[in-house]
Amino acid sequence: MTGIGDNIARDQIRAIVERIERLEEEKNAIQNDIKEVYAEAKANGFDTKVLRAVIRDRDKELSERQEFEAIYDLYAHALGMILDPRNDD
Amino acid sequence: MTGIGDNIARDQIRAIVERIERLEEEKNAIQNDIKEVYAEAKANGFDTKVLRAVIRDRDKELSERQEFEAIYDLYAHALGMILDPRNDD
Amino acid sequence: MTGIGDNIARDQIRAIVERIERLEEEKNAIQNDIKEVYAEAKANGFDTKVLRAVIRDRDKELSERQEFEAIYDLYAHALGMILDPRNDD
Amino acid sequence: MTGIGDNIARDQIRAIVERIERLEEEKNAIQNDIKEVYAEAKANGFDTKVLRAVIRDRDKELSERQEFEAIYDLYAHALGMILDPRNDD
DNA sequence: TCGCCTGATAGTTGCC
DNA sequence: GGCAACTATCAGGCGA
Repeated sequence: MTGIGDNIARDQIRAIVERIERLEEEKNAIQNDIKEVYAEAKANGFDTKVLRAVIRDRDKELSERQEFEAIYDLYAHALGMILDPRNDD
Repeated sequence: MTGIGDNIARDQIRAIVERIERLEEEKNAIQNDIKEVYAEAKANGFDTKVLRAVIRDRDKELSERQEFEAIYDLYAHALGMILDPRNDD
Repeated sequence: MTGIGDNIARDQIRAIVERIERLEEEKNAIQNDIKEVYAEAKANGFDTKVLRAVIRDRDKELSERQEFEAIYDLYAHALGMILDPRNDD
Repeated sequence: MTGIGDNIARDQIRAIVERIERLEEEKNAIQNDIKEVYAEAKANGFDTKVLRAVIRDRDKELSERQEFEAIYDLYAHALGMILDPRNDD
């Protein structure tokens, strides 16, 4: 009952799992780096709680600005405005 | 009365924040890659929920084993103390 | 132009907040009791770290079993699909 | 080698573990009640995120006010101030 | 696509 | 005072 197709599926699964595990490993390494930066900052007398808040806010600002611009572009297009001469799609 | 020391602190803060933001950017990129792998797997007919469970289990095995050994040592030590002949009052 | 509806909403909010605050108060009291039991145990010479480990293990058994069954069902279903004769390409 | 003392210790451990497990059970029940209140609020159209923020702030206010008063009393005592005529300790 | 719900992450507290 | 466990919050994925 277990045919060749199963092997193919098995190999595919294996490939997928390994790719993800590799990526998660990288992610964990970076996460670890971040922790180290905070630890170093703390060792230098900085308040990590405040640092986190600052970074969170900056990140929020960025996404909010991006969102604003996305909507702005949407409206501008809808109104037939040309945003930029070179961007005449 | 903002002295040179303030500039140093400011530069340090700036450096810390930029390092972390850079790392978070990398992290997000990887997170995005992971999402893409799952999306691709799904497109090939795999059940992503099961895939996630498999990966979680494999990851868990390691930490479970590590935890088991830690607890084992803990209990062994505690029992060694309890079973100590001098403690047989 | 604050109408009657506002009062209703306000009363509802007040009721919700008070119910939660009351419950959190109870929760904190219990949490405090737990701390006291551990403190008392420690005073009687018990290793609270080991006690915590024991309790965690006992608690874990249940959730582990529940999780196991959930994963088991998940896998069984997924395998049923893979081993389906029509899928034996 | 296992003497009467072991039985005593065993009984004590058992008692401690059971007391804690009982308390944790109660705590979980309350935690569950809290979840239900939030769920009910959500079902009635309230934004639970905001509700949580409100409750958090109220709780914070209380502890901050208590902290203020504690420090105030401390200073007042240090300065030989009489806080309240009836409180002439 | 939206709402729910689980899993990931950040923050807090207690221990060493 | 640093570190680790635990809790609460948040975000992403799943199902309707």
